[in-house]
Amino acid sequence: MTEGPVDVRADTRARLQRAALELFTRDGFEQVTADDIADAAGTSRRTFFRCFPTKADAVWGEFGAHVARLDRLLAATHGDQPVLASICAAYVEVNDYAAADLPTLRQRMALILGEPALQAHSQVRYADVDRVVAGHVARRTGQAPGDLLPRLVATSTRAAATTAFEVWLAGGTTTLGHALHAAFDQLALGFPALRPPPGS
Amino acid sequence: MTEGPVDVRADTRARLQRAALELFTRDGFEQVTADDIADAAGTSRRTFFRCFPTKADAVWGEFGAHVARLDRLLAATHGDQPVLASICAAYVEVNDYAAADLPTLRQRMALILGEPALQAHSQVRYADVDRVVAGHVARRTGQAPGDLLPRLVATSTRAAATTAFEVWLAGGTTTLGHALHAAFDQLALGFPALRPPPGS
DNA sequence: TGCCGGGTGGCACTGGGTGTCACTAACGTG
DNA sequence: CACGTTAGTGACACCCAGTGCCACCCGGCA
Repeated sequence: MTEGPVDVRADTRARLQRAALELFTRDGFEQVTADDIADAAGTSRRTFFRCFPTKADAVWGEFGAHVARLDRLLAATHGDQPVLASICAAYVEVNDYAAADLPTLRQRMALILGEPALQAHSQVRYADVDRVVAGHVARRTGQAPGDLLPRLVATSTRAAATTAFEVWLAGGTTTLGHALHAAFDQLALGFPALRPPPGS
Repeated sequence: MTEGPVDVRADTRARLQRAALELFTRDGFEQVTADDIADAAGTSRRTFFRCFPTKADAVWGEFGAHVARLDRLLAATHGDQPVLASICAAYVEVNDYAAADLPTLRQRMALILGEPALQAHSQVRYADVDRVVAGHVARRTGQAPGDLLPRLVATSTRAAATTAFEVWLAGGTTTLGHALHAAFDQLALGFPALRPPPGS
């Protein structure tokens, strides 16, 4: 059903995704209609909405699989490591793309972080990530996933990750992994770079 | 223009806002159409969209004024206070509502944090907050607003604030101010509650 | 009286998203 | 070979958010 020698559905889905990424980057998210994407992919508007529940979802690739992988990585974490270190390592590993995939990733993230409509939509997708991370923290600390600490760790580590993505995207000088580690270090140490503020 | 003895515009705006909050809470955000709100407020759909650029914006009250106030509070901050403490104090003061306004605030925040569509929209409004906070951190540390640290502090403090709101909303046992302080303390100290994880 | 100008309502239009139906190609099974 | 079955698709109609446009009404003002 999901696999097979020639999965027609997966093929049109991939074509639509490529066309969407291309057109969004070229003309901007709002300027491109679902009809435009369907035409560019050689199919119909109706099929587009059968492959992606939303115009915005065409940008997100296999994000659900990434979240599932993050979940598995966190579950396999050794308990002798600090919680934040485990989360950081899992984030880094999930975002360890092959060099050949980096251009597509840049394109994707530039859209997600740059286009207001996609920025808004991202909140919904990130909520899944937060649930996974909060669950892990809850397991490790014996608290409920709805308590302050698990929630807070989940949202602020995700904040660190997206900030690292922004810096990586804008600067271009650093590796994504480096940016992630830098952000997580600040977070884990309570922002040491903020400590010596005015004192002479 | 914005004020006067009888500002007709402001009155219909207030009526629309009340009607929207009421209907959204009762029937859910997606189920209520702009026509429903306009009818309930005794005006027309067209007028609704002249008062609020988006259906979602009817929930946000005078959010722009709050952001401006946050900006002023941060600008008036004394330099002898740690940066995070200044931000926490400013957040607490901006969210120091009169007891009479708390029910409306609960209603508003329950919608914003609960309805997926409003959750998504919130990202756009919060971006203004982040800009303000990042600017403050940049000023205090001498970095550029686009650098890692100012961005990271802005997004993670906002994460702390929204998490505090969630806990306040769900639990109902604590004050909003208490929840904010608890979240900021965790953040400022690098999550001390996470430190002694499995040891011993 | 006539000339404004702001707030309004009606109307038509674009575009995202959904439900429904008919068509087609692949795949058995008799 | 004829047969139902099923998945993928395209076409059409529909709802609703949001926008541009225009006509209207009403309070001021010369």
